[in-house]
This record gives sequence, structure tokens and C-alpha cells, in this order.
Amino acid sequence: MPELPEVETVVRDLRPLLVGRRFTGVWAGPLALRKPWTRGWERRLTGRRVEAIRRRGKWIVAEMERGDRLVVHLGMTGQLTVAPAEAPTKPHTHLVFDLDEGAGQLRFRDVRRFGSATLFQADEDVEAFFRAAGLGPEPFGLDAAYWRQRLAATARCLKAVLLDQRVVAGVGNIYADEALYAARLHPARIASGMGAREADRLRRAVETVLNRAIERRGSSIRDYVGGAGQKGEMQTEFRAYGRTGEPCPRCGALIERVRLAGRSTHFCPVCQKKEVHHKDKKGTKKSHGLKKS
DNA sequence: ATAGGCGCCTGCTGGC
DNA sequence: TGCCAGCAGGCGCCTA
Repeated sequence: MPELPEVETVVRDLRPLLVGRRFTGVWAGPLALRKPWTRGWERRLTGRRVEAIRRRGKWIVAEMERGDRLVVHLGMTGQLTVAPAEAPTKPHTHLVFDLDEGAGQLRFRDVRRFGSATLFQADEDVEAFFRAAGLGPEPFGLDAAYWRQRLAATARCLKAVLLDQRVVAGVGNIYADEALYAARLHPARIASGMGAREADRLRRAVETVLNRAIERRGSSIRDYVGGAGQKGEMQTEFRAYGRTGEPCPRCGALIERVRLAGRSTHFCPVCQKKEVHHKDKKGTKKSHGLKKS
């Protein structure tokens, strides 16, 4: 569920609730998450203060005093929230951290258990972990050359490239579709066949879509909530994702759904042309006015 | 090396 | 009403 905007919202919500607080008790349920929980974690975390919390791609990193790093991934249905200690614990809650000074509890809930929580000893270990996974750069402020180069280097379709966390970290299925729609690029286009201008359209569309989603506090379709438990609003602004059979907001053609890179993919078959237009040679720069009727 | 497919989990929805 | 296939915001492992 959570892509970069959702994870960013969680981190921003949690920051004032967690930073400076101490874990006074730690509990883990019996069901395993995606990665085995670190041996001796209760002892290492109990009594420790949270110094900072940050995001990297779709990962959440809580920086603990004395160097330990708690690294959380929300998978598809993960929720990381602070709640009052007396609030009922919902089903599928797998980790609970008691906070000092009546600040409540940090709780990790995850119905499908595709999420994970891992304890590292130091920042260097977290960085080594991200490096081993090949985690790519954050998608903001990248130069055009980076996109052009990464797209040129692969014969995969655009949808697959956007979902690849090694190319750019943080884009998932929703925002891949929304960015391709905004850039008017067909998701099945082969990445290496992109022109420089198209590559730059995609670069800008990814940034624009993600920034807008952060402003709207992410998308809540089913499970997603921010760090204080409230839903996001971006789902009301989807142009392509989940709108199969509805009219395209730009041209009125019906949004189609196909399967690409193993994922449901939504696009407008008219605005997002599969074949490249060769008409933008020199003279006809502003030819987009022609596609009326 | 790289690209595609499957499995991991649970819950919900739509069609028969 | 009931059942079951299909689907879901992600990722890692296996194979060709």
C-alpha cells in the first residue's frame, strides 16, 4: 500500500510524537513479519530514546540513541502509528513500543505481514543494507541526464522501470500509473526507446505527482493511515489508477487496464500513445492543439 | 546480467 | 445465500 508519499506522511506525523521519547517497554506478537526480528531486540531498545526519524525510499528509519537503527517497511498493509496506551489494540498488531511520559504507544499493524522491522547497530549497517539492495536515489531533484541514462539502459517497459526501486526509490503501483498518465506516456513503451524530451517529461511527472500526493497526505484506498491514524486524501485525485472504464479527464476516452510487470496498470489509450509520434521534428513544436476531434 | 513469474499472507468483492 | 476465483498500495527468490 504505502509508497513514498504515504511513508513520508507517516514519518512527518511520527516525528513530533516520537523524537525525544524513550521506549519504556517493547512487545512483539507471535506471528513473523517478512524478516525475522533481531535477537535481543527488547533489551537493546528498552530504555532508549528516539533521536530522529527519517524516510529513505519506502523505508522508515528510527535513529535511536547510542547508534541503534530501527528500520521499518510497511509492505502492502502496514500501519505505524502512535496511539494512547489505553486505546484498544486492533487485530494484526505485531509490535508495540511503550513511550515514556504518557506519550502512548508506537504500534505496528500489518494484516498481510509483508512488512518488516529490523534492528541495525549503526547508520553504516543501514547504508550497507540499502546498498546491497541496490536502492536507487530519491526521485526529487535528479538531473535529466540520470533519467535519460537509466531509461536508455534497459529494454523493459516504462511501468517496470518506474517500479524498480534500484532506478528511483519510492514509486509504487499507484504513482507509477499516475506519473505515466501525467507525462502522457504509454506504460508499455520500451524505456530505451524514449527521446530526451520524453524522458524529461517522465522525470518531472514523477516529482509533480509525488509532491502533490505528499500535500494530500497520501492515498487511502483501504488500509493506509498516517502516523496518527488518519487517512490520506490523494485517492480523490487519481486520474488513471483504479479508474478502469471511466472517462479520461483529459480526452474522455475510457481508461483501460492491463497487466504489466505483474501489476495492474491503468492508462488512457488515447492520451498515452503506444507508438512514438515522429511529427515533432523541427517546425511543429506545438502540435498538441491538433488532436481535437 | 537481466527480465519475468511465483510465493509470501489475509481480507474483500463480484460473479455464478 | 454460499462458494470461490480474482484482486489488493511490495518485494525477494528462482529460473531461463
